[in-house]
Amino acid sequence: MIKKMKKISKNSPLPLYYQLKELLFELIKEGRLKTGDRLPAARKLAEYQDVSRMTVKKAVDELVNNGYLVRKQGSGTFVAELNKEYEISPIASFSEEMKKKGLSFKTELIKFDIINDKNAAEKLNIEAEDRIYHLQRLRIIDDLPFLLENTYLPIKDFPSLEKENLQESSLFKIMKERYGCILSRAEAEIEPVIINKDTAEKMGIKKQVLGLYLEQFTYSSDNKILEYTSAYYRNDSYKFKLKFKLNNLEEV
Amino acid sequence: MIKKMKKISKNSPLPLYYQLKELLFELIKEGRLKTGDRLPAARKLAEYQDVSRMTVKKAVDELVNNGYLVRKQGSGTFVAELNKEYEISPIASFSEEMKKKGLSFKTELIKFDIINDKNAAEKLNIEAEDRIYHLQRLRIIDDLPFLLENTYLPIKDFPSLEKENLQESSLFKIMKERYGCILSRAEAEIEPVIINKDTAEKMGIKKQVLGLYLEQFTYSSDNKILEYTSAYYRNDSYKFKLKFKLNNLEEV
DNA sequence: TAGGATAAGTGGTATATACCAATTATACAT
DNA sequence: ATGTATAATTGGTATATACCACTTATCCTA
Repeated sequence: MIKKMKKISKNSPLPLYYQLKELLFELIKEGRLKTGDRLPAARKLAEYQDVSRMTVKKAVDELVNNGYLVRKQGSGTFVAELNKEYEISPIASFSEEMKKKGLSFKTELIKFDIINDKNAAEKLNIEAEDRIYHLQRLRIIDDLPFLLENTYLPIKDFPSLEKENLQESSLFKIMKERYGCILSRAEAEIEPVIINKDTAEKMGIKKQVLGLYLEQFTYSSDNKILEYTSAYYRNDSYKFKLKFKLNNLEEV
Repeated sequence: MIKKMKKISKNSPLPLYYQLKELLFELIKEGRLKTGDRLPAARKLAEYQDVSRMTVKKAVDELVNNGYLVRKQGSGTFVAELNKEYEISPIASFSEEMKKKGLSFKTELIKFDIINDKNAAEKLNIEAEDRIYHLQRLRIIDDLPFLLENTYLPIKDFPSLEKENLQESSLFKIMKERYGCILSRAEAEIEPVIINKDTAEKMGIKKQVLGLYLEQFTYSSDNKILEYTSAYYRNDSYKFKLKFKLNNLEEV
């Protein structure tokens, strides 16, 4: 069994399979379970945690679905490659990829304002007079900025958000942990653009360059827009990559 | 119960939950189950199909995961909106979106050659001397081409593929049904480009335009490259859209 | 020693059952 | 007619059990 593995709690309001999933995920994230490592057999893990094998299966199922684990019938369940197989969120895949290469990834908060903007309000599907947070952030890999993004959040959904919070933690993390948001899905539109001088300068680019412009909406599980982001990705030093799972039902 | 619903076969080598999933998916695809329709209750469906409720649950689970169905505890399980919530494959989302708007979607096969190309072989991760199918296809919506793509397939994996097959059915469908491929995942890189005159002309564009260039690799479940496609997307009349699910485990 | 049969271990599917949580329908009292 | 309590229905979680399919380890035989 995994050394000093925590036990899940039977008294928790959270489902057992969910607790187990989180527990295993933490072990992977913390590196106590490394790429290629074999998980304890489902039967053993079930015995150790004092739950049924089916409960273990359900926990593992979800991690397999999310690409963190790989099953091999007759052989075992193994930790998948660190660069997750199904990673679509563009920034996530950038940061993963860079971390893999041992490069540093950081975010610089350029602006944090409270605004009142008709266009942004429309995008967020709220009243024109509603106040909105406007964040401008620069994403940097190894001192080289690769995207400049403007994020808009309705104040009413995220009361008393402070600049400091954002410097300590990631926005998504704050949304989830502090405001209890359930981030469910996102939609993005991608366009080729010639990055204007002003934007380019903020990224430290001198001449006009070709780049990608991306608009993204993040939705909660009840289909409300939680966040709207538009971003300019430079293309001269980075590549925009998507990894996705093919659902065996669709045609095309 | 759904009118004249087929019964699944207990003698089939396919798992019961899998048969049921396919059956339900067919009903949705054929429109016999429409957006918003309620599925029979799991207990009823289990009784009708003579399987356990857990088996029904597993079948429905997968369709929920793929965004075709939506569950509401205490209320029922419903058919989700036609435009699937989690659709990443760019072409799939194009065609779905267009069908929704009542526009026609067709594919024109411009080239079907057998070639011997070092670059393509390298991309496909096969020997330089291996022969390769080269397909050039134009995707058209309502008589307006929106992308030109070059697809490369190793001959050894798809013996005796004919031009005629491709005109009748989609490539993915052929790969799956005729060659028994399990399409597992794909990776794509997106770049902004100025579409050259030759390419633009094939799409019926007169002047030079900004567009997107996409390279995509499709992998089988055992991680082999099944297909390599590069495509030019025009951006003057269409928008490149991605829809994806947010996995509640990741940060960013 | 090599090969093949066997056993053990792993994940995969399937069932029957039990109880919980949320929603909806019903019956009843006012 | 309205509101409220209750029952019925639906999906959610969890268990114990059984057997299958595939892989790996072991043992025995030639």
